[in-house]
Amino acid sequence: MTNAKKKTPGATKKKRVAPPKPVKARTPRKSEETRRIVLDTALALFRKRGFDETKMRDIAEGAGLALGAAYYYFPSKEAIVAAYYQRAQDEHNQRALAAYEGTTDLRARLRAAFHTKLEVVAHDRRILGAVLRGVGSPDDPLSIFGAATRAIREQSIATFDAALDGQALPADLRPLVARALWTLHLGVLLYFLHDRSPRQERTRKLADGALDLLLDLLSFASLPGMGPLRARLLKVLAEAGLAVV
Amino acid sequence: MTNAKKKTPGATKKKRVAPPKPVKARTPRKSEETRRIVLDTALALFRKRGFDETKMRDIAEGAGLALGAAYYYFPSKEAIVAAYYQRAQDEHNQRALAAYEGTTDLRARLRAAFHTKLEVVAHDRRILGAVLRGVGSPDDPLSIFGAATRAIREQSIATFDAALDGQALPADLRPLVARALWTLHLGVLLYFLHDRSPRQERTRKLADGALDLLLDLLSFASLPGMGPLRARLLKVLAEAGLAVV
DNA sequence: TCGGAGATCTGAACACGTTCAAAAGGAGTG
DNA sequence: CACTCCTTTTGAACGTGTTCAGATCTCCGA
Repeated sequence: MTNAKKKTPGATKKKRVAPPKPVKARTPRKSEETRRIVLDTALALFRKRGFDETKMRDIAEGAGLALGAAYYYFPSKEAIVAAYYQRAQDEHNQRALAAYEGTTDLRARLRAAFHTKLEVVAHDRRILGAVLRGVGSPDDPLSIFGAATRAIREQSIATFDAALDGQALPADLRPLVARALWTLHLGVLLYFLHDRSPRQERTRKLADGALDLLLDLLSFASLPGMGPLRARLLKVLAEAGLAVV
Repeated sequence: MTNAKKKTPGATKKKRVAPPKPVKARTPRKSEETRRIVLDTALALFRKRGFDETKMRDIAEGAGLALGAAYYYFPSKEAIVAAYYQRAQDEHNQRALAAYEGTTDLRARLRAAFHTKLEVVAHDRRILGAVLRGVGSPDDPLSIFGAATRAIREQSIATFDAALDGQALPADLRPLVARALWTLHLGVLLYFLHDRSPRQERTRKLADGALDLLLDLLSFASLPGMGPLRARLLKVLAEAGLAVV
Protein backbone atom coordinates (compact mmCIF):
# COMPACT_ATOMS: atom_id res chain seq x y z
CA MET A 1 0.00 0.00 0.00
CA THR A 2 2.45 2.54 1.21
CA ASN A 3 4.91 1.19 -1.30
CA ALA A 4 2.52 1.58 -4.18
CA LYS A 5 1.91 5.19 -3.25
CA LYS A 6 5.58 5.90 -3.10
CA LYS A 7 6.47 4.05 -6.21
CA THR A 8 4.01 5.43 -8.65
CA PRO A 9 4.78 9.12 -8.41
CA GLY A 10 8.46 8.26 -8.21
CA ALA A 11 8.33 6.42 -11.50
CA THR A 12 6.40 9.27 -13.03
CA LYS A 13 8.96 11.74 -11.90
CA LYS A 14 11.80 9.68 -13.23
CA LYS A 15 10.10 9.38 -16.57
CA ARG A 16 9.71 13.13 -16.72
CA VAL A 17 13.17 14.05 -15.61
CA ALA A 18 15.31 11.77 -17.71
CA PRO A 19 13.80 10.94 -21.11
CA PRO A 20 11.33 13.38 -22.61
CA LYS A 21 9.85 10.59 -24.69
CA PRO A 22 6.79 8.79 -23.36
CA VAL A 23 7.81 5.16 -23.29
CA LYS A 24 4.29 4.03 -22.54
CA ALA A 25 1.39 4.88 -24.77
CA ARG A 26 0.08 7.07 -21.95
CA THR A 27 0.19 10.77 -22.64
CA PRO A 28 -0.30 12.82 -19.48
CA ARG A 29 -0.76 16.14 -21.21
CA LYS A 30 -2.10 18.01 -18.24
CA SER A 31 0.86 17.07 -16.14
CA GLU A 32 3.36 18.24 -18.70
CA GLU A 33 1.69 21.61 -18.88
CA THR A 34 1.57 22.02 -15.11
CA ARG A 35 5.19 21.12 -14.85
CA ARG A 36 6.04 23.80 -17.33
CA ILE A 37 4.04 26.32 -15.34
CA VAL A 38 5.82 25.41 -12.13
CA LEU A 39 9.19 25.70 -13.83
CA ASP A 40 8.42 29.04 -15.48
CA THR A 41 7.00 30.43 -12.26
CA ALA A 42 10.05 29.35 -10.34
CA LEU A 43 12.52 30.76 -12.83
CA ALA A 44 10.68 34.06 -13.00
CA LEU A 45 10.81 34.34 -9.23
CA PHE A 46 14.45 33.33 -9.09
CA ARG A 47 15.28 36.04 -11.57
CA LYS A 48 13.25 38.68 -9.82
CA ARG A 49 14.10 37.95 -6.20
CA GLY A 50 17.02 35.58 -6.17
CA PHE A 51 17.29 31.90 -5.53
CA ASP A 52 17.48 31.80 -1.75
CA GLU A 53 14.92 34.55 -1.41
CA THR A 54 12.39 32.54 -3.38
CA LYS A 55 10.62 30.01 -1.18
CA MET A 56 9.11 26.80 -2.39
CA ARG A 57 5.87 28.13 -0.94
CA ASP A 58 6.12 31.16 -3.21
CA ILE A 59 6.65 28.97 -6.22
CA ALA A 60 3.70 26.77 -5.39
CA GLU A 61 1.48 29.75 -4.77
CA GLY A 62 2.62 31.45 -7.96
CA ALA A 63 1.80 28.31 -9.89
CA GLY A 64 -1.60 28.05 -8.20
CA LEU A 65 -0.76 24.88 -6.33
CA ALA A 66 -0.38 23.73 -2.77
CA LEU A 67 3.13 23.28 -1.50
CA GLY A 68 3.10 19.53 -1.80
CA ALA A 69 2.04 19.60 -5.40
CA ALA A 70 5.18 21.45 -6.42
CA TYR A 71 7.12 18.49 -5.07
CA TYR A 72 5.10 16.21 -7.26
CA TYR A 73 6.78 17.82 -10.24
CA PHE A 74 10.21 18.55 -8.87
CA PRO A 75 11.69 16.42 -6.11
CA SER A 76 13.61 19.38 -4.77
CA LYS A 77 14.36 23.03 -5.29
CA GLU A 78 17.67 22.01 -6.75
CA ALA A 79 15.86 19.90 -9.31
CA ILE A 80 14.25 23.04 -10.65
CA VAL A 81 17.70 24.49 -11.17
CA ALA A 82 18.72 21.29 -12.91
CA ALA A 83 15.79 21.69 -15.27
CA TYR A 84 16.95 25.23 -15.98
CA TYR A 85 20.43 23.93 -16.70
CA GLN A 86 19.07 21.52 -19.27
CA ARG A 87 16.81 24.11 -20.82
CA ALA A 88 19.63 26.64 -21.09
CA GLN A 89 21.81 24.10 -22.82
CA ASP A 90 19.05 23.24 -25.29
CA GLU A 91 18.53 26.84 -26.10
CA HIS A 92 22.24 27.50 -26.48
CA ASN A 93 22.62 24.58 -28.80
CA GLN A 94 19.81 25.83 -30.96
CA ARG A 95 21.08 29.39 -31.15
CA ALA A 96 24.69 28.41 -31.67
CA LEU A 97 24.00 26.01 -34.50
CA ALA A 98 21.87 28.64 -36.19
CA ALA A 99 24.69 31.14 -35.85
CA TYR A 100 27.25 28.71 -37.26
CA GLU A 101 25.24 28.69 -40.46
CA GLY A 102 26.24 32.27 -41.08
CA THR A 103 29.96 31.74 -41.58
CA THR A 104 32.76 29.29 -42.03
CA ASP A 105 35.33 31.49 -40.34
CA LEU A 106 36.50 29.81 -37.17
CA ARG A 107 36.94 32.97 -35.20
CA ALA A 108 33.45 34.13 -36.05
CA ARG A 109 31.98 30.76 -35.15
CA LEU A 110 33.68 30.62 -31.82
CA ARG A 111 32.57 34.10 -30.98
CA ALA A 112 29.07 33.12 -31.93
CA ALA A 113 29.28 30.10 -29.65
CA PHE A 114 30.23 32.26 -26.71
CA HIS A 115 27.96 35.17 -27.44
CA THR A 116 24.89 33.03 -27.91
CA LYS A 117 25.59 31.42 -24.56
CA LEU A 118 25.87 34.80 -22.93
CA GLU A 119 22.57 35.79 -24.51
CA VAL A 120 20.87 32.74 -23.13
CA VAL A 121 22.00 33.34 -19.57
CA ALA A 122 21.94 37.12 -19.75
CA HIS A 123 19.36 37.58 -17.00
CA ASP A 124 20.06 34.46 -15.05
CA ARG A 125 23.01 35.39 -12.91
CA ARG A 126 21.24 34.31 -9.78
CA ILE A 127 20.15 31.01 -11.20
CA LEU A 128 23.62 30.32 -12.49
CA GLY A 129 24.92 30.88 -9.00
CA ALA A 130 22.62 28.12 -7.83
CA VAL A 131 23.75 25.84 -10.63
CA LEU A 132 27.32 26.21 -9.44
CA ARG A 133 26.61 25.26 -5.86
CA GLY A 134 27.19 21.62 -6.49
CA VAL A 135 30.46 22.12 -8.32
CA GLY A 136 32.54 20.73 -5.49
CA SER A 137 30.30 17.83 -4.57
CA PRO A 138 30.71 15.00 -7.05
CA ASP A 139 27.65 13.17 -5.79
CA ASP A 140 25.36 16.14 -5.88
CA PRO A 141 22.83 15.73 -8.70
CA LEU A 142 23.71 19.24 -9.80
CA SER A 143 27.47 18.91 -9.79
CA ILE A 144 28.55 20.42 -13.07
CA PHE A 145 31.37 17.88 -13.30
CA GLY A 146 29.49 15.00 -11.76
CA ALA A 147 28.04 11.85 -13.21
CA ALA A 148 24.45 13.05 -12.94
CA THR A 149 25.02 15.87 -15.40
CA ARG A 150 27.13 13.96 -17.86
CA ALA A 151 24.48 14.03 -20.56
CA ILE A 152 24.05 17.78 -20.48
CA ARG A 153 27.79 18.26 -20.33
CA GLU A 154 28.36 16.12 -23.41
CA GLN A 155 25.62 17.97 -25.26
CA SER A 156 27.25 21.23 -24.40
CA ILE A 157 30.66 20.06 -25.52
CA ALA A 158 29.07 18.85 -28.73
CA THR A 159 27.69 22.32 -29.31
CA PHE A 160 31.20 23.71 -29.18
CA ASP A 161 32.54 20.82 -31.20
CA ALA A 162 30.12 21.67 -33.97
CA ALA A 163 31.82 25.02 -34.34
CA LEU A 164 34.90 23.13 -35.51
CA ASP A 165 33.12 21.41 -38.37
CA GLY A 166 34.96 21.88 -41.61
CA GLN A 167 37.97 23.55 -40.02
CA ALA A 168 41.54 22.55 -40.73
CA LEU A 169 42.73 21.13 -37.45
CA PRO A 170 45.10 18.33 -36.52
CA ALA A 171 42.80 15.38 -35.90
CA ASP A 172 44.25 14.59 -32.52
CA LEU A 173 43.49 18.09 -31.36
CA ARG A 174 39.83 18.33 -32.20
CA PRO A 175 38.25 16.64 -29.19
CA LEU A 176 40.71 18.42 -26.99
CA VAL A 177 39.82 21.78 -28.47
CA ALA A 178 36.12 21.15 -28.02
CA ARG A 179 36.69 20.38 -24.36
CA ALA A 180 38.99 23.34 -23.97
CA LEU A 181 36.30 25.57 -25.40
CA TRP A 182 33.76 24.17 -23.00
CA THR A 183 36.10 24.72 -20.08
CA LEU A 184 36.91 28.21 -21.22
CA HIS A 185 33.23 28.96 -21.49
CA LEU A 186 32.79 27.87 -17.89
CA GLY A 187 35.43 30.36 -16.91
CA VAL A 188 33.69 33.04 -18.91
CA LEU A 189 30.41 32.27 -17.18
CA LEU A 190 32.15 32.51 -13.84
CA TYR A 191 33.49 35.89 -14.84
CA PHE A 192 30.06 36.90 -16.03
CA LEU A 193 28.63 36.14 -12.61
CA HIS A 194 30.88 38.78 -11.13
CA ASP A 195 30.67 41.21 -14.02
CA ARG A 196 28.63 44.26 -13.16
CA SER A 197 29.30 46.14 -16.41
CA PRO A 198 26.26 47.07 -18.49
CA ARG A 199 25.18 44.52 -21.06
CA GLN A 200 27.98 42.21 -19.91
CA GLU A 201 30.40 44.24 -21.98
CA ARG A 202 33.46 43.24 -20.04
CA THR A 203 32.54 39.61 -20.23
CA ARG A 204 32.14 39.80 -23.98
CA LYS A 205 35.47 41.54 -24.31
CA LEU A 206 37.15 38.93 -22.17
CA ALA A 207 35.59 36.14 -24.18
CA ASP A 208 36.72 37.66 -27.46
CA GLY A 209 40.21 38.30 -26.16
CA ALA A 210 40.55 34.83 -24.75
CA LEU A 211 39.32 33.29 -27.99
CA ASP A 212 41.84 35.27 -30.01
CA LEU A 213 44.62 34.03 -27.82
CA LEU A 214 43.32 30.51 -28.03
CA LEU A 215 43.31 30.73 -31.80
CA ASP A 216 46.91 31.88 -31.81
CA LEU A 217 47.84 29.07 -29.51
CA LEU A 218 45.99 26.72 -31.78
CA SER A 219 47.68 27.76 -34.99
CA PHE A 220 50.95 27.61 -33.16
CA ALA A 221 50.24 24.13 -31.85
CA SER A 222 49.24 23.06 -35.34
CA LEU A 223 52.69 23.81 -36.68
CA PRO A 224 54.56 20.80 -38.10
CA GLY A 225 57.20 20.69 -35.39
CA MET A 226 54.72 20.71 -32.59
CA GLY A 227 53.63 17.09 -32.75
CA PRO A 228 55.61 16.01 -29.70
CA LEU A 229 54.27 18.84 -27.59
CA ARG A 230 50.71 18.00 -28.57
CA ALA A 231 51.40 14.40 -27.72
CA ARG A 232 52.61 15.31 -24.27
CA LEU A 233 49.62 17.46 -23.63
CA LEU A 234 47.27 14.73 -24.73
CA LYS A 235 49.10 12.21 -22.62
CA VAL A 236 48.72 14.27 -19.47
CA LEU A 237 45.04 14.79 -20.08
CA ALA A 238 44.43 11.19 -21.05
CA GLU A 239 46.07 9.92 -17.90
CA ALA A 240 43.88 12.22 -15.92
CA GLY A 241 40.83 10.91 -17.73
CA LEU A 242 40.14 14.37 -19.03
CA ALA A 243 40.37 13.52 -22.70
CA VAL A 244 37.56 11.91 -24.66
CA VAL A 245 36.28 10.05 -21.62
CA MET B 1 19.30 47.43 26.37
CA THR B 2 18.49 45.08 23.60
CA ASN B 3 20.99 46.97 21.51
CA ALA B 4 23.70 46.46 24.05
CA LYS B 5 23.04 42.75 24.08
CA LYS B 6 23.21 42.52 20.36
CA LYS B 7 26.16 44.76 19.93
CA THR B 8 28.56 43.31 22.41
CA PRO B 9 28.73 39.76 21.10
CA GLY B 10 28.76 41.10 17.60
CA ALA B 11 31.80 43.22 18.31
CA THR B 12 33.47 40.29 19.95
CA LYS B 13 32.84 38.13 16.96
CA LYS B 14 34.18 40.74 14.59
CA LYS B 15 37.33 41.11 16.63
CA ARG B 16 37.89 37.37 16.43
CA VAL B 17 37.15 36.93 12.78
CA ALA B 18 39.04 39.77 11.20
CA PRO B 19 42.18 40.78 13.11
CA PRO B 20 43.77 38.16 15.34
CA LYS B 21 45.30 40.91 17.43
CA PRO B 22 43.50 41.98 20.58
CA VAL B 23 43.02 45.68 20.15
CA LYS B 24 41.89 46.12 23.70
CA ALA B 25 44.00 45.08 26.64
CA ARG B 26 41.37 42.44 27.39
CA THR B 27 42.45 38.90 26.86
CA PRO B 28 39.51 36.52 26.70
CA ARG B 29 41.53 33.35 26.98
CA LYS B 30 38.67 31.04 27.73
CA SER B 31 36.73 32.15 24.70
CA GLU B 32 39.59 31.60 22.30
CA GLU B 33 40.06 28.09 23.54
CA THR B 34 36.38 27.25 23.30
CA ARG B 35 36.28 28.59 19.80
CA ARG B 36 39.12 26.30 18.84
CA ILE B 37 37.31 23.35 20.36
CA VAL B 38 34.15 24.12 18.41
CA LEU B 39 36.12 24.45 15.19
CA ASP B 40 38.09 21.24 15.72
CA THR B 41 34.98 19.34 16.68
CA ALA B 42 33.16 20.57 13.62
CA LEU B 43 35.99 19.77 11.24
CA ALA B 44 36.40 16.30 12.70
CA LEU B 45 32.70 15.63 12.21
CA PHE B 46 32.73 17.07 8.70
CA ARG B 47 35.58 14.75 7.81
CA LYS B 48 33.99 11.71 9.37
CA ARG B 49 30.39 12.15 8.27
CA GLY B 50 30.32 14.85 5.66
CA PHE B 51 29.24 18.45 5.76
CA ASP B 52 25.51 18.15 5.24
CA GLU B 53 25.30 15.09 7.44
CA THR B 54 26.83 16.97 10.34
CA LYS B 55 24.22 19.00 12.17
CA MET B 56 24.92 22.12 14.16
CA ARG B 57 23.41 20.24 17.07
CA ASP B 58 26.04 17.53 16.67
CA ILE B 59 28.80 20.08 16.66
CA ALA B 60 27.50 21.80 19.76
CA GLU B 61 27.07 18.51 21.54
CA GLY B 62 30.50 17.33 20.50
CA ALA B 63 31.99 20.51 21.86
CA GLY B 64 30.05 20.16 25.09
CA LEU B 65 27.86 23.18 24.49
CA ALA B 66 24.24 23.97 23.95
CA LEU B 67 23.18 24.71 20.40
CA GLY B 68 23.02 28.45 20.89
CA ALA B 69 26.54 28.65 22.26
CA ALA B 70 28.01 27.34 19.03
CA TYR B 71 26.47 30.34 17.33
CA TYR B 72 28.22 32.59 19.77
CA TYR B 73 31.49 31.54 18.18
CA PHE B 74 30.45 31.10 14.58
CA PRO B 75 27.59 33.07 13.13
CA SER B 76 26.74 30.25 10.75
CA LYS B 77 27.74 26.80 9.64
CA GLU B 78 29.31 28.38 6.61
CA ALA B 79 31.48 30.51 8.87
CA ILE B 80 33.05 27.35 10.21
CA VAL B 81 33.98 26.42 6.68
CA ALA B 82 35.42 29.89 6.19
CA ALA B 83 37.59 29.38 9.25
CA TYR B 84 38.79 26.12 7.75
CA TYR B 85 39.60 27.89 4.52
CA GLN B 86 41.79 30.39 6.34
CA ARG B 87 43.43 27.71 8.41
CA ALA B 88 44.21 25.59 5.38
CA GLN B 89 45.78 28.55 3.63
CA ASP B 90 47.94 29.31 6.68
CA GLU B 91 49.13 25.78 6.86
CA HIS B 92 49.84 25.62 3.15
CA ASN B 93 51.85 28.79 3.29
CA GLN B 94 53.93 27.44 6.13
CA ARG B 95 54.61 24.11 4.48
CA ALA B 96 55.27 25.56 1.06
CA LEU B 97 57.75 28.15 2.26
CA ALA B 98 59.57 25.48 4.21
CA ALA B 99 59.74 23.30 1.12
CA TYR B 100 61.03 26.16 -1.03
CA GLU B 101 64.07 26.27 1.24
CA GLY B 102 65.16 22.93 -0.09
CA THR B 103 65.86 23.94 -3.66
CA THR B 104 66.25 26.75 -6.16
CA ASP B 105 64.99 24.70 -9.08
CA LEU B 106 61.75 26.17 -10.33
CA ARG B 107 60.17 22.88 -11.26
CA ALA B 108 60.91 21.42 -7.87
CA ARG B 109 59.54 24.46 -6.11
CA LEU B 110 56.32 24.47 -8.06
CA ARG B 111 55.81 20.81 -7.41
CA ALA B 112 56.40 21.46 -3.75
CA ALA B 113 53.81 24.23 -3.82
CA PHE B 114 51.20 21.90 -5.25
CA HIS B 115 52.09 18.84 -3.27
CA THR B 116 52.09 20.63 0.05
CA LYS B 117 48.65 21.95 -0.76
CA LEU B 118 47.43 18.47 -1.54
CA GLU B 119 48.88 17.27 1.74
CA VAL B 120 47.05 19.94 3.65
CA VAL B 121 43.67 19.09 2.17
CA ALA B 122 44.28 15.38 1.83
CA HIS B 123 41.43 14.31 4.08
CA ASP B 124 39.18 17.27 3.57
CA ARG B 125 37.39 16.47 0.36
CA ARG B 126 34.04 16.99 1.96
CA ILE B 127 34.97 20.27 3.52
CA LEU B 128 36.42 21.53 0.27
CA GLY B 129 33.13 20.74 -1.37
CA ALA B 130 31.47 23.05 1.11
CA VAL B 131 34.07 25.76 0.48
CA LEU B 132 33.18 25.69 -3.18
CA ARG B 133 29.48 26.15 -2.67
CA GLY B 134 29.72 29.90 -2.79
CA VAL B 135 31.83 29.97 -5.94
CA GLY B 136 29.00 31.28 -8.07
CA SER B 137 27.58 33.78 -5.61
CA PRO B 138 29.75 36.87 -5.51
CA ASP B 139 28.07 38.17 -2.38
CA ASP B 140 28.33 34.99 -0.42
CA PRO B 141 30.92 35.41 2.35
CA LEU B 142 32.46 32.18 1.18
CA SER B 143 32.69 32.95 -2.49
CA ILE B 144 36.19 31.94 -3.44
CA PHE B 145 36.32 34.79 -5.93
CA GLY B 146 34.33 37.24 -3.88
CA ALA B 147 35.30 40.34 -1.96
CA ALA B 148 34.93 38.71 1.42
CA THR B 149 37.72 36.25 0.76
CA ARG B 150 40.10 38.65 -0.93
CA ALA B 151 42.59 38.56 1.92
CA ILE B 152 42.92 34.79 1.92
CA ARG B 153 43.09 34.75 -1.84
CA GLU B 154 45.92 37.26 -1.91
CA GLN B 155 47.77 35.30 0.75
CA SER B 156 47.41 32.18 -1.29
CA ILE B 157 48.65 33.88 -4.45
CA ALA B 158 51.58 35.22 -2.46
CA THR B 159 52.45 31.68 -1.43
CA PHE B 160 52.74 30.72 -5.07
CA ASP B 161 54.51 33.93 -5.92
CA ALA B 162 57.16 33.12 -3.38
CA ALA B 163 58.06 30.04 -5.40
CA LEU B 164 59.22 32.38 -8.14
CA ASP B 165 61.73 34.18 -5.95
CA GLY B 166 65.15 34.29 -7.56
CA GLN B 167 63.95 32.84 -10.85
CA ALA B 168 64.80 34.31 -14.24
CA LEU B 169 61.46 35.50 -15.54
CA PRO B 170 60.37 38.46 -17.65
CA ALA B 171 59.26 41.03 -15.11
CA ASP B 172 55.90 41.61 -16.73
CA LEU B 173 55.12 37.94 -16.46
CA ARG B 174 55.73 37.36 -12.79
CA PRO B 175 52.44 38.52 -11.30
CA LEU B 176 50.64 36.82 -14.11
CA VAL B 177 52.43 33.57 -13.47
CA ALA B 178 51.65 33.71 -9.78
CA ARG B 179 47.99 34.15 -10.56
CA ALA B 180 48.08 31.45 -13.19
CA LEU B 181 49.57 29.08 -10.65
CA TRP B 182 46.85 29.92 -8.17
CA THR B 183 44.19 29.34 -10.80
CA LEU B 184 45.77 26.10 -11.88
CA HIS B 185 45.86 24.96 -8.30
CA LEU B 186 42.14 25.59 -8.04
CA GLY B 187 41.65 23.35 -11.01
CA VAL B 188 43.81 20.71 -9.42
CA LEU B 189 41.76 20.90 -6.24
CA LEU B 190 38.62 20.51 -8.26
CA TYR B 191 40.09 17.44 -9.88
CA PHE B 192 41.13 16.17 -6.49
CA LEU B 193 37.57 16.37 -5.28
CA HIS B 194 36.55 13.87 -7.91
CA ASP B 195 39.69 11.75 -7.73
CA ARG B 196 39.04 8.40 -6.12
CA SER B 197 42.51 6.98 -6.71
CA PRO B 198 44.46 5.92 -3.62
CA ARG B 199 46.61 8.58 -2.05
CA GLN B 200 45.45 11.10 -4.68
CA GLU B 201 47.92 9.58 -7.10
CA ARG B 202 46.10 10.71 -10.19
CA THR B 203 45.79 14.21 -8.89
CA ARG B 204 49.50 14.39 -8.20
CA LYS B 205 50.28 13.09 -11.64
CA LEU B 206 47.99 15.63 -13.22
CA ALA B 207 49.55 18.42 -11.21
CA ASP B 208 53.04 17.42 -12.20
CA GLY B 209 52.09 17.05 -15.83
CA ALA B 210 50.31 20.36 -15.92
CA LEU B 211 53.25 22.08 -14.27
CA ASP B 212 55.66 20.64 -16.80
CA LEU B 213 53.54 21.95 -19.61
CA LEU B 214 53.25 25.31 -17.92
CA LEU B 215 57.02 25.50 -17.62
CA ASP B 216 57.43 24.79 -21.31
CA LEU B 217 54.88 27.41 -22.11
CA LEU B 218 56.73 29.76 -19.84
CA SER B 219 60.16 29.30 -21.36
CA PHE B 220 58.54 29.63 -24.73
CA ALA B 221 56.80 32.83 -23.76
CA SER B 222 60.07 34.13 -22.35
CA LEU B 223 61.73 33.93 -25.77
CA PRO B 224 62.90 37.29 -27.15
CA GLY B 225 60.41 37.45 -29.98
CA MET B 226 57.45 36.82 -27.77
CA GLY B 227 57.10 40.26 -26.28
CA PRO B 228 54.09 41.23 -28.39
CA LEU B 229 52.22 38.06 -27.55
CA ARG B 230 52.86 38.59 -23.86
CA ALA B 231 51.66 42.14 -24.22
CA ARG B 232 48.42 41.00 -25.79
CA LEU B 233 47.83 38.44 -23.12
CA LEU B 234 48.44 40.98 -20.41
CA LYS B 235 46.17 43.46 -22.12
CA VAL B 236 43.27 41.05 -22.24
CA LEU B 237 43.67 40.17 -18.60
CA ALA B 238 44.17 43.75 -17.53
CA GLU B 239 41.02 44.86 -19.28
CA ALA B 240 39.15 42.12 -17.52
CA GLY B 241 40.57 43.26 -14.21
CA LEU B 242 42.22 39.89 -13.79
CA ALA B 243 45.77 41.14 -13.59
CA VAL B 244 47.28 42.59 -10.44
CA VAL B 245 43.96 43.91 -9.24
C1' DT C 1 -23.78 4.79 -15.42
C1' DC C 2 -20.64 2.68 -12.21
C1' DG C 3 -16.26 1.03 -10.20
C1' DG C 4 -11.53 1.10 -10.00
C1' DA C 5 -6.71 2.47 -10.93
C1' DG C 6 -3.67 5.74 -11.45
C1' DA C 7 -2.54 10.56 -11.55
C1' DT C 8 -2.67 14.69 -9.23
C1' DC C 9 -3.20 17.54 -5.25
C1' DT C 10 -3.51 18.80 -0.26
C1' DG C 11 -1.86 20.50 4.14
C1' DA C 12 -0.03 18.97 8.43
C1' DA C 13 4.23 17.47 10.30
C1' DC C 14 9.22 17.08 10.47
C1' DA C 15 14.31 18.32 10.35
C1' DC C 16 17.68 21.44 10.78
C1' DG C 17 19.91 26.16 10.36
C1' DT C 18 19.23 30.28 12.76
C1' DT C 19 17.58 33.87 16.25
C1' DC C 20 16.79 35.68 20.64
C1' DA C 21 15.51 36.91 25.35
C1' DA C 22 17.06 35.72 29.35
C1' DA C 23 20.05 33.08 32.74
C1' DA C 24 24.60 32.04 34.51
C1' DG C 25 29.48 33.00 35.11
C1' DG C 26 33.35 35.74 36.21
C1' DA C 27 36.30 39.62 37.13
C1' DG C 28 37.03 44.08 38.91
C1' DT C 29 35.61 47.57 42.56
C1' DG C 30 33.86 49.27 46.84
C1' DC D 1 31.04 40.10 50.62
C1' DA D 2 27.86 42.57 47.47
C1' DC D 3 27.32 45.15 43.20
C1' DT D 4 28.09 45.88 38.43
C1' DC D 5 29.31 45.04 33.86
C1' DC D 6 30.72 42.03 30.42
C1' DT D 7 31.19 37.55 28.58
C1' DT D 8 29.39 33.24 27.83
C1' DT D 9 25.67 29.82 27.80
C1' DT D 10 21.02 28.14 27.48
C1' DG D 11 16.96 26.23 25.17
C1' DA D 12 12.65 27.50 23.20
C1' DA D 13 10.89 29.23 18.98
C1' DC D 14 10.96 30.37 14.05
C1' DG D 15 11.54 29.82 8.89
C1' DT D 16 11.99 27.01 5.15
C1' DG D 17 13.02 22.68 2.43
C1' DT D 18 11.11 18.18 2.45
C1' DT D 19 8.02 14.11 3.48
C1' DC D 20 3.84 11.69 3.78
C1' DA D 21 -0.78 9.75 4.49
C1' DG D 22 -4.57 10.43 2.52
C1' DA D 23 -8.20 13.25 -0.40
C1' DT D 24 -9.72 14.27 -5.01
C1' DC D 25 -9.75 14.00 -9.84
C1' DT D 26 -9.65 11.71 -14.47
C1' DC D 27 -10.39 8.39 -17.51
C1' DC D 28 -11.35 3.81 -19.10
C1' DG D 29 -13.72 -0.68 -19.44
C1' DA D 30 -17.99 -3.13 -18.43
